[in-house]
Amino acid sequence: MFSVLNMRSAEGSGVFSDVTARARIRDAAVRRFGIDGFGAPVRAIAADAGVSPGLVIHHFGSKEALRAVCDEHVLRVLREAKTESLVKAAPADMITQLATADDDYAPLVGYLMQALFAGGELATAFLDRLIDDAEDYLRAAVDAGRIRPSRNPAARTRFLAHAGVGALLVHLRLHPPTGGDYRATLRAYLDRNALPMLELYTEGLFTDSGMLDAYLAAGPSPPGPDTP
Amino acid sequence: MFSVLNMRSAEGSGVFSDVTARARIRDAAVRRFGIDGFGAPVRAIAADAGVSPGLVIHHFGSKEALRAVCDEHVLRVLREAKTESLVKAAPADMITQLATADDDYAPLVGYLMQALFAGGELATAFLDRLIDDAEDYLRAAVDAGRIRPSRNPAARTRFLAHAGVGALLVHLRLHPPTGGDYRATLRAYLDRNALPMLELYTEGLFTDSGMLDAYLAAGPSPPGPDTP
DNA sequence: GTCTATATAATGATAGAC
DNA sequence: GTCTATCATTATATAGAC
Repeated sequence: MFSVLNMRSAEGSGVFSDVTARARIRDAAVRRFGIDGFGAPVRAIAADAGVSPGLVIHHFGSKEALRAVCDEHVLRVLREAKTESLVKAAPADMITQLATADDDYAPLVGYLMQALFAGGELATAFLDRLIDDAEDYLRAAVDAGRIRPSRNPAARTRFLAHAGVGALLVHLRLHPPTGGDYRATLRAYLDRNALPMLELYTEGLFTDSGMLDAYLAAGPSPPGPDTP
Repeated sequence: MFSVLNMRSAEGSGVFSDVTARARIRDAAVRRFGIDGFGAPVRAIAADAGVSPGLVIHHFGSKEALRAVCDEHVLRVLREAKTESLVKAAPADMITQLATADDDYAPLVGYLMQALFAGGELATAFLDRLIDDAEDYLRAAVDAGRIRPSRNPAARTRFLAHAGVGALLVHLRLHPPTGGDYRATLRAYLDRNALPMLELYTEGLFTDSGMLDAYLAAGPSPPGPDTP
């Protein structure tokens, strides 16, 4: 009876062709969570996947377990995805690459943004990975003389990543994408912020080093690792 | 029967001494929303205020209307609060001032953070106000020669505000305050980010202007107002 | 494996007594 | 103004038939 409905989720699968019901439910959950957030009811996910609500629980045990599977899946695909330059100007670059390069990745970007809004394991893991990669990139750029050295490279990398991701999150809250399509929103974000970002990274903000000197002279407690 | 319970919310009222039940419910809602987010049930707010769930609806009509009243109240108090320097190093400074200066403001900070996470009117209004104030501050600082001029001052102000607030939001997601006490969390945020922030603002990041020059030479579309 | 039907719990909101 | 009791809705999760 549902044979036709059962096939409709084959759309947009592309490289992720897994036609088992379990995989279809998981992909539907990633899409729905990415659009409506993690408050989305199981019923909506089941409807999107063309199955009954009961089957969702049958396969995953609970909604929370379903979310955990989605987290794991999105993180795995994100890790496999090749991104050319993580911190060319900001973390938004990586996310923009993912959202625009291939339509298959678009739902993942929505899911990632919701996870960053809501917190949880995926958000932490993604940021950790982003910062690790950025650390390597920045160290190499410093060695090559393209980027200035820092008195605390690890703290700088973390701050740049948090500020870059954070600015994007604020922009997304102010200009939410319609229907989960992040491409226009991400393009607007880059159009709007590329100039001030490049200005800040190239020229800084202050005309003199008074505030920095005063801070260094005061001998503040050195920033520790990520979990102080 | 509840006469004793009814008095317990008088704690921590300070300058906001309004002992009517309506005000007590509103203050309890601000606290509860600030700790648990806007998904907090009406029952929990009623319990905090020492009243019945029915009375909450009786006074405000609906949970949504209660939130609107809270938004309005928090925004009004925030506007009346005197903050010495909004963008000395970042918007976090203002929030830190509010959270540490007076315990009465602490619940408001929690509410503000939740609003920034969840979006809505208060988030927009707060950011608009923050950016307006920062615009004035930056213009004066540029005129005084303390801060470099920008090719697009409005876009720069907005980016700095979004990045500053955004970095704080990311930090809060990674290190959530326990029991709604933001003071330790905010202090940790400043301890950790003061140096990289000052370095970036003082020295920039790039050693040459190649990327900025290339961007300017390409003649990109000029950033428009806040709603493009 | 998959569905239908149902149990159970929580929530926002209402009605009427005091 | 305030409470108690209740309704209606919605949500997750279960039970058992096919």
